[in-house]
Amino acid sequence: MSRPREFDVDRALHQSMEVFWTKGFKSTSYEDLTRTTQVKKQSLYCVFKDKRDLFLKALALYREQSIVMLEELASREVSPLKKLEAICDATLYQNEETMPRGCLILNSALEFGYDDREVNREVTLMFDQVERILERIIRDGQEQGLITERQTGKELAVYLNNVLSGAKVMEKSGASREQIEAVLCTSLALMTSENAG
Amino acid sequence: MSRPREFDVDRALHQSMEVFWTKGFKSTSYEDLTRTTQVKKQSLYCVFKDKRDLFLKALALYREQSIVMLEELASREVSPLKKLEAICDATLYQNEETMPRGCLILNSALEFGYDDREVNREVTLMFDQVERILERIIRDGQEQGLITERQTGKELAVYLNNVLSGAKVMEKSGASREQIEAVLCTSLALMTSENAG
DNA sequence: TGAATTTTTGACTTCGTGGTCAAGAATTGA
DNA sequence: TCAATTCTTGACCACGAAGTCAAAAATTCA
Repeated sequence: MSRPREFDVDRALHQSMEVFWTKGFKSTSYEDLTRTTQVKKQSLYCVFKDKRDLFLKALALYREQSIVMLEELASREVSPLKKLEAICDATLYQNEETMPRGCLILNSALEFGYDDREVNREVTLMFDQVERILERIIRDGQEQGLITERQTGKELAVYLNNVLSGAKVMEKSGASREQIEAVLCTSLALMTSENAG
Repeated sequence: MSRPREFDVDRALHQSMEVFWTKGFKSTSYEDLTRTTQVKKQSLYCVFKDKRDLFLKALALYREQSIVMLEELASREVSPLKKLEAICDATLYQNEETMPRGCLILNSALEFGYDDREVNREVTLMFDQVERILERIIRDGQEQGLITERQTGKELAVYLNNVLSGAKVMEKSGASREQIEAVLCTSLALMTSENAG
């Protein structure tokens, strides 16, 4: 009955996410978006209400994608400690070839501040979901006597989540892989039983 | 020989710093600056080359001010652990009345990314200076047997610095005082000898 | 084939912002 | 008092970006 859409919405969304991730919301212009997606402005407007709408969808996509990756990563290892190491490694290995751009969620948290409800909703969701994943692994570790029981699993999960946030900030501000690795290594070491009894 | 300047440059710089801290560089317009400093645009241009120049000076001021405050705070306490607690507290107590705005240096680090040389210079300076302060205190703590010696003083300083970064991000993204306090508390506890032996 | 419908395209509008200009005001020293 | 100098003020300019409009193109169904 009508002309079919020529471009792949998911693909365009994904590409837009990459742009926002690299440049941030305010610094991304429609020209940036049309250049990388190869989709003209008005066509994007047909699907997404405006720039902000597109951004919020990109943010949600990023979060979902990240959570899936973390789950996947953790499921590959058996030992709780290895799982945590794998998660820490994941924070690092994107740094390699491209310009460091940290984490889209954290970048956005800082760009928008806490008073933007919709952005903050995504930020909070991300924090909570990561925390839950960490807590489960840490509890396993505690049961196996690998991780200190002086703090609760939840406390350690919140702690580790915070450490990871710091690492992502370090990454974006240009710290070397080695520096970040050292911090994560120390942070993990401090919570193991060997260290903390 | 000439008309004297009517406004106080230091005062205007300080006020500008507050604005940049609250709104970020890009989101701060000259209108914001003239409104809060009560100094007209052209008068600011007489003293500062452009908006960026003003910003960089504000950034340096913030860093110097922060370092002085940390030194001051640490010097008030005797016990190394109390010193560290005081520093952690300082990260929190600004949150109280105004809208949370994190740390100007970290906010800028994320806003500009690592490829802006001048901004990055300030960021790096801040990190290094804070780290040095922390390391000195931690070493004292280790000598007094209060802090674990399984990690070097430098490692723990880098670690704690990273934890503080995370806390400032949490603050800006709207975490409650209690949440942040809990994280800092856990992070400190993990490095004490009582915990880590 | 042609009407209906939706996408595509590029030009246009509007607005905010950084930065500039030139005229006017104030102060000092002769 | 007057010249020289520098600050102050508000108008002005150029530019980029978000968002809109209307014409053209493409597809489906009758």
